[in-house]
Amino acid sequence: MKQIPEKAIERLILYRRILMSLNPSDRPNIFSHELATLSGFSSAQIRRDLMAIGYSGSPVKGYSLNNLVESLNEFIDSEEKQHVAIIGLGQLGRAILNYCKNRRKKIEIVASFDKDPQKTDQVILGTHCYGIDKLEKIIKEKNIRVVILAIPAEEAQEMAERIMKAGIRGILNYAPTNLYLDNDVFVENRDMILAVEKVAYFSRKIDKEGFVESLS
Amino acid sequence: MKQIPEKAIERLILYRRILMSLNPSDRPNIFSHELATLSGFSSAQIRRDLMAIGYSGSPVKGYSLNNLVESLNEFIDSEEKQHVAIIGLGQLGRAILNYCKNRRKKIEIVASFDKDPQKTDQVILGTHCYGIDKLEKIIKEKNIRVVILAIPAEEAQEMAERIMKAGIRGILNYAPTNLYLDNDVFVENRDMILAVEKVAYFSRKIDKEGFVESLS
DNA sequence: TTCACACTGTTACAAAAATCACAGCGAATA
DNA sequence: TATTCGCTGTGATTTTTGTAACAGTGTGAA
Ligand SMILES: NC(=O)c1ccc[n+]([C@@H]2O[C@H](COP(=O)([O-])OP(=O)(O)OC[C@H]3O[C@@H](n4cnc5c(N)ncnc54)[C@H](O)[C@@H]3O)[C@@H](O)[C@H]2O)c1
Ligand SMILES: NC(=O)c1ccc[n+]([C@@H]2O[C@H](COP(=O)([O-])OP(=O)(O)OC[C@H]3O[C@@H](n4cnc5c(N)ncnc54)[C@H](O)[C@@H]3O)[C@@H](O)[C@H]2O)c1
Repeated sequence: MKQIPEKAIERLILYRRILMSLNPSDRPNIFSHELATLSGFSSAQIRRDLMAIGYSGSPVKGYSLNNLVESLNEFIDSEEKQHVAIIGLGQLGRAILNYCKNRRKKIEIVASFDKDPQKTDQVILGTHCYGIDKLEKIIKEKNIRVVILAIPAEEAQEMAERIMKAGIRGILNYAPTNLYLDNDVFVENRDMILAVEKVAYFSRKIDKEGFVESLS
Repeated sequence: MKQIPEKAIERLILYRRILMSLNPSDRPNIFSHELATLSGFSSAQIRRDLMAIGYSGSPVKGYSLNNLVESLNEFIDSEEKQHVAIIGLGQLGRAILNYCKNRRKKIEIVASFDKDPQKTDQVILGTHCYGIDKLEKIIKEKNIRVVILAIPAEEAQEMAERIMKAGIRGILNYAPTNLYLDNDVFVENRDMILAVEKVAYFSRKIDKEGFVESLS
């Protein structure tokens, strides 16, 4: 199978979220143009994305909702549950933990870490918070490969190197700094202030020009 | 000037963040390949992006740090401060507010809104929190064009339509739902669980294949 | 003064991504 | 049974995005 581009993966994940929010008993099938309206992408784009994962619909009925979600699950998810940890249970870390827990069948937040002794060695928001000294031990024990980083920027690089050595393969980084790592770790940066700046930029553009072509 | 693609805007904003974190007295100039290392993009990409905004460096010294940041400011920022509001001062909203306030000269969070009377009519984290009934009034009074949405998904669409009518031109949406609006509003969606799924997917890929080509 | 050097700016090229457009299909209709 | 219809799947095409390559440039060494 040909390499599926990163952007297409993002779209597929979005399609799934949209489809899961629909009720299959109301609406057993969906056409590409309907999903297009719901997602903001073109129907051709959607057909092609689904082609990429080898899913086929019926030219008459469209796509079976249950069926398509199942195919997306198969493509996006791992067989086994994937174990995730959050490092840094500050304001942001707690918000993320609270939001993400139990939201997906195949993703489970199995541990959190903090360096503040007031927070460690107790269950916070349903997840045990460990001291940072137990990091390597717990990562190994609980078979964690993905980390959500929500610690201050100054600490992020050091921590990233440390968890990389401990076997982490994916980092969702909320600290406002780039991480410099070997390329056998996938890093996704989510700096909120950059997002605000981007929105501010394009909102101004709209104000001046009166419209925008692309919706993300 | 030719249309600069959305991705290029994101890169330019990132360049600025990186450059601002450097000390111009240590290092008055920077070469494209150095910024490449710091940002993870190629040096050719960087030269081209800077060309797009009409910035020129010296073939001998490279780019003057101060100068380049100034040019980026001019390109990215508006002349006037842009006024931003946060709607929904829950866990996430407070974290965002706390993080974003006073971080950029040209972006100011001038109001927050919540429907919970316990939170309204007081200053929270340095910003006045208004009741949701004052929304239109305050948006107009304070000349707000950009909103950060951090309310539950079920309420997001209705609220989005309401603020659109009130004159908002850009929405940074943290609710896990798509917003359906006229295309004279720029919407940037930031669903964290989708981000986790993406990282989980690529981390698995790395585990299987041993490396990754693209760093975001 | 000449030359080598290491960079930039820019054009030419390549790759990737999105869109178009249409053949093919099964159901519904008559 | 024949015909129409609106959809999917997919090759062809266009558009967008990124990369490579190199001429041009100021500096400092000789
Ligand atoms: N608050 C936001 O909305 C927001 C948004 C984007 C990015 N960020 C970034 O996310 C990070 C956290 O933000 P926050 O608002 O939660 O801050 P916070 O100060 O509330 O929380 C930081 C937490 O990390 C812990 N910590 C610090 N260093 C650590 C280390 N080395 N190992 C383990 N734990 C450590 C602290 O004990 C604290 O609990 C910061 O980098 C911030 O800039 C925050
Ligand atoms: N917590 C997270 O990390 C996280 C991450 C991603 C997305 N989200 C989403 O962001 C939103 C907020 O998350 P949270 O954890 O802060 O939830 P929360 O319940 O702590 O906060 C929600 C806040 O919004 C207010 N609110 C609700 N409806 C409103 C309305 N119509 N107008 C004004 N205010 C209203 C509530 O009073 C509350 O203060 C939710 O949609 C959540 O799914 C949260």
